Amino acid sequence: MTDTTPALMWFRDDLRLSDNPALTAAAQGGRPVIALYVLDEDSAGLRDMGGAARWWLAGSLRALGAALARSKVQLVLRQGPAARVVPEVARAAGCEVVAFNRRAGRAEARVDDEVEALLEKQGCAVERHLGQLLHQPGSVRTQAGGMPRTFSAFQRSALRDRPAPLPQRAPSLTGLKTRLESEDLDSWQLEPSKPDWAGGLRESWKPGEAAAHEVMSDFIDGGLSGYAEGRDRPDQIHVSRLSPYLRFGEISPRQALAAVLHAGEAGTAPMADARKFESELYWREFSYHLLHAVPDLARRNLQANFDAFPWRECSGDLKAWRRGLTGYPIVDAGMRQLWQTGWMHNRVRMIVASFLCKHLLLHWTEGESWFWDTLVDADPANNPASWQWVAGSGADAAPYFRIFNPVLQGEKFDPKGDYVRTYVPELAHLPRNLIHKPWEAGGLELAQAGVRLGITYPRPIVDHAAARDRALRAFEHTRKDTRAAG
DNA sequence: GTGGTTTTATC
DNA sequence: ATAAAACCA
Repeated sequence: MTDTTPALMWFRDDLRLSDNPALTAAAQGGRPVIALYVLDEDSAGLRDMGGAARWWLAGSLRALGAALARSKVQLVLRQGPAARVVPEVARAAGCEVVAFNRRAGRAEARVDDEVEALLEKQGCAVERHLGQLLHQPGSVRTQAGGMPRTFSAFQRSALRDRPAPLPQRAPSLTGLKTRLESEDLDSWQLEPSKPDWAGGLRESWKPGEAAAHEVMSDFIDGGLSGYAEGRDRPDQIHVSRLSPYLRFGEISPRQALAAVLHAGEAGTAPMADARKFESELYWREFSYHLLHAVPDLARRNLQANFDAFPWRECSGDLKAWRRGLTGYPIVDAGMRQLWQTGWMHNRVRMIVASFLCKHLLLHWTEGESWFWDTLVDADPANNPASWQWVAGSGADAAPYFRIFNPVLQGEKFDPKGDYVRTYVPELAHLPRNLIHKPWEAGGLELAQAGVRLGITYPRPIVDHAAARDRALRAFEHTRKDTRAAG
């Protein structure tokens, strides 16, 4: 006997068919499935997606729609507040069950509660699953029962009851005979048209579940060996590039972890590298743990003593940072990689973030907002948590005196200057001993490289030593303020 | 004195 | 993480 009453699968940040607990639950017993995605820009408190993430979402929904269509399942696209749309579609399809995977944000949870209440009123059961994280946010506790405050305490606690990394296969799906009303993806205008700035994104990325698994295989066959060290090198290939796929759930953390650990156990890659990757996945878990505890993570300093920090306001400096025109090659290369490809290597993210917060003394929220708008992997938990970590206001933040020297960082992690040459082509002909500090080049060397400082490439907008002193003084100032206030 | 390495201070 | 100070050959 198969159940012929259809179930509704409400897709959100889990745009995949495999290892999707809510989808598996919806398809249980062979009952027909209706798939729904709601573009909700109306419900209170939800953060509107940034431009690059919207571009990604369009490609991802197209891929998901095509994959579902192969199983004759319709992906219904609807725009509007979820509390109106979801019950409406459930009623139109005659569903008695609605399944979805939980979201971590408080506003999102509020929307989900409202949807659930309305669905139950119309006789529809709701099933919530854990699909986007290894651990349910809020569930990881220290042995004493408290909330772990630092990453290492969090990871230690979480690994005490390590979830079995056994990803599920995609369920076999059956569709409905009848078609439901659906909107045209193009009418949502998720992709830019005038101007079309997405050329670099199209060249760099292929959204969708199938592509996620290709990227993961490439990583395991290529960059995973040597990941622990190589992940800090923007000139090398030792990073997974899975972040946007994880952000939109085109691959689950459980799938990524299982694949990498399997490679470690099979001897394809050193286990130490696999463990390092696991640890990076746990940074993501920790960010969601923080978001769960502090819903306004993107606005509020986790360390209250940062509320008095004397941030500067300078639209010129902010603009130079955004455009990659600070005069520090490694910073500018990173900011241009971001602008061109919608992504930045993690080591370089830390360098540019440190530069914004410490050298320029601009508020970390300015950087967080820019990343939110320009990253294809812009993540509601990772992005603010990582910015706070760099700024020093975070839970288990980098100590304030950790001020990156952009020259030393460049020389250490991009020793030949290949990364700079790729994204700052006007410096491409400088020799490697000068590429991270063109202002130290002599007139002849500059002329030979075709660089005219201040014309073809800017001089540094701040002097490193002076900026470092200023940042240390600013921190001291806040410390005194806090004491006086306390 | 020099050049390189190690130690310490920054909170 | 960095930079200055201390150390050493």
